[in-house]
Amino acid sequence: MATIKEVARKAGVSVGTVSNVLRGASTVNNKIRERVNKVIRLLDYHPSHAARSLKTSRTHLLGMVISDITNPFFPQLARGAEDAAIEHGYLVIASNTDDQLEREKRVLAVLRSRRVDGILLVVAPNGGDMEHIRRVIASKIPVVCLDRVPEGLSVSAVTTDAITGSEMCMRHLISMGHCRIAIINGNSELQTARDRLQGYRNVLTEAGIAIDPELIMTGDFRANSGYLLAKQLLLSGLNPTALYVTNGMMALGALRAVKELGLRCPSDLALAVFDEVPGNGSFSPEVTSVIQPAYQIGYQGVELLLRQVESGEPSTPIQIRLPAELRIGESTLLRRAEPVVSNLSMNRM
Amino acid sequence: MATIKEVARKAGVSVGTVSNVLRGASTVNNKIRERVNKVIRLLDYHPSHAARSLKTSRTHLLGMVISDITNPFFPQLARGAEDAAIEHGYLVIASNTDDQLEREKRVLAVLRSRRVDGILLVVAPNGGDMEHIRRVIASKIPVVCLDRVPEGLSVSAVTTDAITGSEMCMRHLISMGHCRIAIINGNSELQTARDRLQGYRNVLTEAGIAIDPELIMTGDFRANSGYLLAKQLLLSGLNPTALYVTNGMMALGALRAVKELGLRCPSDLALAVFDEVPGNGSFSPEVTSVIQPAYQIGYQGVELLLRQVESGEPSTPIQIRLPAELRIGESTLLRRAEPVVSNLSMNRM
DNA sequence: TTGAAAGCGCTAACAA
DNA sequence: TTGTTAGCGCTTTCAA
Repeated sequence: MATIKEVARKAGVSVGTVSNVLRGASTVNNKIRERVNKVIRLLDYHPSHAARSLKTSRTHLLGMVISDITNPFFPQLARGAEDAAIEHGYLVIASNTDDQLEREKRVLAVLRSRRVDGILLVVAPNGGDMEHIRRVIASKIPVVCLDRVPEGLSVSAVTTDAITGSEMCMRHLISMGHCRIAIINGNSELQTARDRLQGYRNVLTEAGIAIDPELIMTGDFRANSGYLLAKQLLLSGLNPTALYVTNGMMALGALRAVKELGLRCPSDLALAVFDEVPGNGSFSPEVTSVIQPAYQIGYQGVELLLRQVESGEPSTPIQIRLPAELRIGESTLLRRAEPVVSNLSMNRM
Repeated sequence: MATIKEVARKAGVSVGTVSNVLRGASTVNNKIRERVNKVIRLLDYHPSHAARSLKTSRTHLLGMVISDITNPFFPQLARGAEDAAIEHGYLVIASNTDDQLEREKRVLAVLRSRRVDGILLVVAPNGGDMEHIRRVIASKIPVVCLDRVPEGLSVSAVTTDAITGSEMCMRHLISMGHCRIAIINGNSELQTARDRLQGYRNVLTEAGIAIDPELIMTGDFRANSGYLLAKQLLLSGLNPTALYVTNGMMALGALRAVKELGLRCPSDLALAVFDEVPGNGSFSPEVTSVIQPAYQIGYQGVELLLRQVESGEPSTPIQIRLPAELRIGESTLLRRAEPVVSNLSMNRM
C-alpha cells in the first residue's frame, strides 16, 4: 500500500507538499497539485488514518454502545446516528451489550483504546455502578446518553419524552371509556420503564381512577414475557377492558396471547402499545401505538456529541427530550361505557 | 490521556517492559509485572490503538458495507458479524449505501483509508461497474460478499441458497393444489431477485405448469411496491389462487392490500413469502415464509474473512451457500383442488 | 530479564 | 510556495 513518501518521490515533490494537497491547502501551485493528484490516482493512494490520528489525536471515530441492534428500536436509531456522523466526516463503531453491565464495561474500555472522539451510550441497567462511565468522562471523551438517562450522572442525553407519550396514550384509552386498564411494563430498573409507568399512573390519578396494583405487570421487554403476562392477565379474572403494553416486542407476545385465547381487538379487549409494533399496519387490527422518534434520537445524539467534540471542552450537560407521537389504530377504536369520571376533557388530549 | 512512557516512568521501568506486560509476554518478572499493572490502573491507562496499528499495520477493524440497517434483514446479519468479530478481537464499522453505487464507492475509499483489515460487502446493483471493488481486492484487503454475489467477480461470499429455498416454497404451494401462482419479485438486476424467480420457474416447469408472464410482477423490495403490485394483481381479473412475495417488506405491503380488498388468507388467497415478515406469528394469519439464515450469514462471513486476514495471503475465493428454512403458516394451509399434474412427489419437498 | 532506539506514516512548525 | 524535520505512541529488534 502506497505511502505519502512514495507519492512525494514519484511526483518529485516533498511529503509536506503532498500533505498540503491532501488537506486541500490553497498554498499549492496548481500545476504541482495536479501532478500530485495524478500520482495519487496512479498509485491508488489512500492516506493512512492511523498515522494521521497519531499526529492529530483525532480519530474521527464515534463509538455507539447499544443493547441489541436486533431489537427493532435500534436500527432506526443507528441509522440516524450514522447519517449524522457521515455528514460530519465521522464513522461509527457499534457494539451490543445485551444490557449486560460487564459487556458495557468491556466495550467502553475498548473504545477508549481506540481513542474514539466521542461515545453514544445506551446505558445498561447498572444498579448505581457507574464508575466506568465516570472514568470515560473524566478522560475527556464526550459522552451522550441515548434513550435512557442514568440516574445520578451528570451527562448529556437525548431521550423520548416517555411520560408525556404514555399520558397521551392513556388519555386516549380513558376517553374511549376504559377504566380497568392493565399495563405490561418492562423492568423498572430502567428509566424508560419507570417513565412509561409514570404516565400510566399520572393519567389514572388525574382521571380519579384508583390504581389497582394487580393490573400492573412487570416483564422484561421481550416478546415471551409479553406473551406470558398477557395470558396470565387475561386468564386471571381481573377482567381488564384495555391492555397497555409498553414496548413493541412484548406487544407482539401479547398479541399472540390474545390470538391464542380467541379474543379479538377491540371488541373483547382494547390494546395500546408504547413503541412501534413490527409489521403494524399490515395485519388486523392495526394497533394504537406511541411512536418514538428513534431516528431523531440517533441523529440529534450525534449532533449534540459533535458539538462537544468540536468545541473541545467539557460543556455543561444538555438534555434533549423529543416528543413521541400517538398513532391511533383499530385496536382501541371501540367506545366502552362513558368514563366513570368526567374531569377528563377532550382538549387535554 | 496517559501514554506508555508515563506508565514506564511512574513504574520505574522502560517502555519496552511496559509493552511486554501489555502483550502478556511471559518474560517479565512477576514483581515488575504487578508494579506495572498497578500503575496502569492508577493512571487509567489505555494503550493507543492508532499507534499500535501504525507499527503493526493491523487495525483489528472490519468494514461492513450494507444497504440499509433499517431493512429488517440486516440487523440479524449485523449482529452475527459483530458477535464473530468480537470473539476474535475485532471491531466493525458499518456503513449504509442504500444500494447506491456512488455511496458504495465513497464508503470503500474511506474504509481503505482506515486500513480496515477486511471488508464485508453487500454489493449495490452496479451494472457491471466493479472497478472500485477490484481495486480493494488488488490492494490486498480481503473482501467477503454477503447475501449477493456480484457477477463476473471472483470473490469469497456467504449467501442464502435462494433457489432451493424458493423451490421449497413453491413445491409447498403446488402440493396444496395451486396452479395459478403469482409472484411479486424485486428488481431483477439483483442476483437475489433472480434466484428467487429462478426457483419459481424451476418448480412450475418441473410440475408441468405453463409460466404465465402476466403473473410475474416486478417491484423494488419495498413495502409500497408490494402494496401496489398486489392490488393491481388482485384487481386484474387474472385470479391467482396463490401469491408468492419474495421479500418481507413487500409482503407487508401485499398484506395491507389484501386487507384493504377485504380478502382473507388462506380462504380467498394463499400467501407465501420469501424472507421474514416483521411481526409474523402474532397476527392472523401467520404467513408461510422462507427464513434466511441472516445471523449465520454475518457470523460465517466474518469467520471466512478472518481466515483470509490471518492467513495473510490471497486464498482462492470460497463461496458458502447456507440453506433457507421453510416455515409453514396458516396463510397457505387450505388445500385447493388436487394438482393438475402428478409428477410432483412429496419426497421432493 | 530489561533497556535503548529505530521507525511505522503522517502533520505542522519552521526554514529556505 | 516548497522542503525539512521533529514527533505523535507504540512494537520490536538488538544489546546489555
